[in-house]
Amino acid sequence: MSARRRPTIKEVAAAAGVSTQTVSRVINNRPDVAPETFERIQQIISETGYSPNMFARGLTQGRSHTLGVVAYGLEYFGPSRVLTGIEQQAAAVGYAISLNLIHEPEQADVEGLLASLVSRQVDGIIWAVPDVGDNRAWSNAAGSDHPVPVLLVGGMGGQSLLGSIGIDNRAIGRLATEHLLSGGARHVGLVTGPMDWWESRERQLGWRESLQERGLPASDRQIANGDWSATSGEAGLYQLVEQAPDLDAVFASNDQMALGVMHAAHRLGRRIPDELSVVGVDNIAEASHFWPALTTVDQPLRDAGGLAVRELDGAIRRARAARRGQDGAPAPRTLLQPKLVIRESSRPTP
Amino acid sequence: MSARRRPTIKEVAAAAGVSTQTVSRVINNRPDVAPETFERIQQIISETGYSPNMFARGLTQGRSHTLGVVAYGLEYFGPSRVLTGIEQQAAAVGYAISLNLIHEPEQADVEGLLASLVSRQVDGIIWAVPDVGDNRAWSNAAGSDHPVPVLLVGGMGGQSLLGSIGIDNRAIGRLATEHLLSGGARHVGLVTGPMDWWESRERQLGWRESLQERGLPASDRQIANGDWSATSGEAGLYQLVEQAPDLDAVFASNDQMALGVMHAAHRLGRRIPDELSVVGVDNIAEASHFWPALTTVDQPLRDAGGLAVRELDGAIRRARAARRGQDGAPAPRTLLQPKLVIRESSRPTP
DNA sequence: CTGAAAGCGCTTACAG
DNA sequence: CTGAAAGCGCTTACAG
Repeated sequence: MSARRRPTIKEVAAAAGVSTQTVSRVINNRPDVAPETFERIQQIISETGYSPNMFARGLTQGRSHTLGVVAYGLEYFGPSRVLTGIEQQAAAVGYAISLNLIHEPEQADVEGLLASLVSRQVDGIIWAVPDVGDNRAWSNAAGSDHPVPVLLVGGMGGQSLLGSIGIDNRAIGRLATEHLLSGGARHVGLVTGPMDWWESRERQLGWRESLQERGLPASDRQIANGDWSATSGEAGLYQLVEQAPDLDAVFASNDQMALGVMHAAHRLGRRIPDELSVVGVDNIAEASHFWPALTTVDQPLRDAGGLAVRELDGAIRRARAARRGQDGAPAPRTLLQPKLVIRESSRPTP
Repeated sequence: MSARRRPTIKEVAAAAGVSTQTVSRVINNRPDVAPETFERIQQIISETGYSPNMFARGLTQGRSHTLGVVAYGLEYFGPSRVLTGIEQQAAAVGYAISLNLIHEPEQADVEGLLASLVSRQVDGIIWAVPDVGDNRAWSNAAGSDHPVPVLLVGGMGGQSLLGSIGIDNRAIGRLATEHLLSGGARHVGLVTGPMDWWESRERQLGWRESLQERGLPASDRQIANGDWSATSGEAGLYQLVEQAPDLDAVFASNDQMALGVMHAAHRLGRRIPDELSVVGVDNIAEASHFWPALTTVDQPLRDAGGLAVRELDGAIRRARAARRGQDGAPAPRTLLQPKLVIRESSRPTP
């Protein structure tokens, strides 16, 4: 583990007895090189282990083939899936990734982060930090004058001019709630995520809409606020059975909280799903092995990440085109649809 | 989301009526600038939103202040924790991260990956891909002549000359097994991870050593091979009760498989922990809410990631020093210690 | 305390 | 099909 000087294009050119220009043509796979020259240079390149210095290349070309990705909470299910999708698609399309993690979604130094990404010459930025509180206020101000294209992922609360990719979280709430109702439930409780999260509010809205459309109550007594953790889900059920004695079903805003709810139900001696149906969100790997196996709503998170890269790639190309006089298209806002996964924690539709 | 040309050092210099050299001094915080000149330039920098082009800077300085990180399986617990640790420490020490994910640990294009990282001028590389099969064969050959320092994380199977940071996986097996024995177990089964993983083999070794030291049997009948998934854990227990009727405890090589084991135990009507004690590995967030709450072994994964960055930073500094005639120290191999977390799935020590 | 010159390793027009 | 020249945006000695 030490350092050895790497060969430069000049040395390769000298060894081949050609100009650096010709070597440049070879490493960029340009057609206009004599086959034998090409061959000879290729030979020397692999002998010397030469690979072009991306700094020099980036300096002349004005681009890095790198995407800046700002994310939060890799240790959580959603963010890690989104990032996987981003990385995979980026590799496929030919971008490297510069990763920046945020540890407090509400108080990140957004300006500084974006500036450092820009100075690192990224071609575009994916902002995959949850929409919490007003941590996206900056994006409303950020307009089309930003030095590089920016795309938001997950959370569509703001009025930003930037493009965004998200998952229809209201549909998540509706899917879960309607499934519970179709299984015969009449008193559907809700354990929310933190209410400063866009996702939590949307899921709650979906829950409320579904109940109201059937003329069923959706009062605050049916709601317990959680924080995404299993512990908060457990506390949530204790609170709900106090507030709403008729409770016969619970929609937990993620699988961890659903696990906590089931844990509490066991302790309370309420049989699942006969006495209490439970639905979660995320479809984490363990969900099918919970006791009982958890009915949940699956989100296309990897797809969202992949789509983000494709959209951003498009925006980057458009921006480069616009520089030559053409105009960029308006920023797209895309909402992906979730999917219900029925298992044993909810009563089946009769 | 569009493109606007960014100001250069030249423009800032012109606006300030100084040479680019002086501006350079200011952005690098060098002391030898007249206070008023400094102030004036600073002023113009913030007005114009100037930030230095890292490509140009990297080209002259020969370093990028970026770490190349190669990882696998972000959607799994271990890798995501390690990466979090890496990112956090890197940010603290002042490195950016270039992330590359591998999707098949056994058949990655290692050469290509390392070359692309090197050509992107990373200052060092952290290889955080699990030690599976012979996917680290390259690292045995890789010597001190590598263009940049490389550090391996997690899995210490090879005889590599490269530095490495890992967790003592044999200790994990011993910790779990000895805890089960101290609770009165005499027939401790094992559900392994995939046997081509170094971690799996080491955990099995720890299990075997602990049993043998007490003169207890550790036969193949007590072993079921899993693949880290809860499903394989469930299948594992069914297999074990067939092969070893006296079974009174199971060490599952991760928490997901432990969950599967408990799931199967419920179906078989075996009470946990009275009739069957279960211990997992990882201490995932859900573990304390499994039914019953899971006893498990906690690994200092984030610490491993953070330590990796510090070690690599040291190696980078040493390499730069060596270039000026000094020598690099030998590559360190560090093993971090795991910790038992006792909950309700195992019988307590009397 | 400040600047003129050279150079980092490439690519981009422009010639031929 | 190939090369000489200029330049990308910085920093590094070297002067003064």
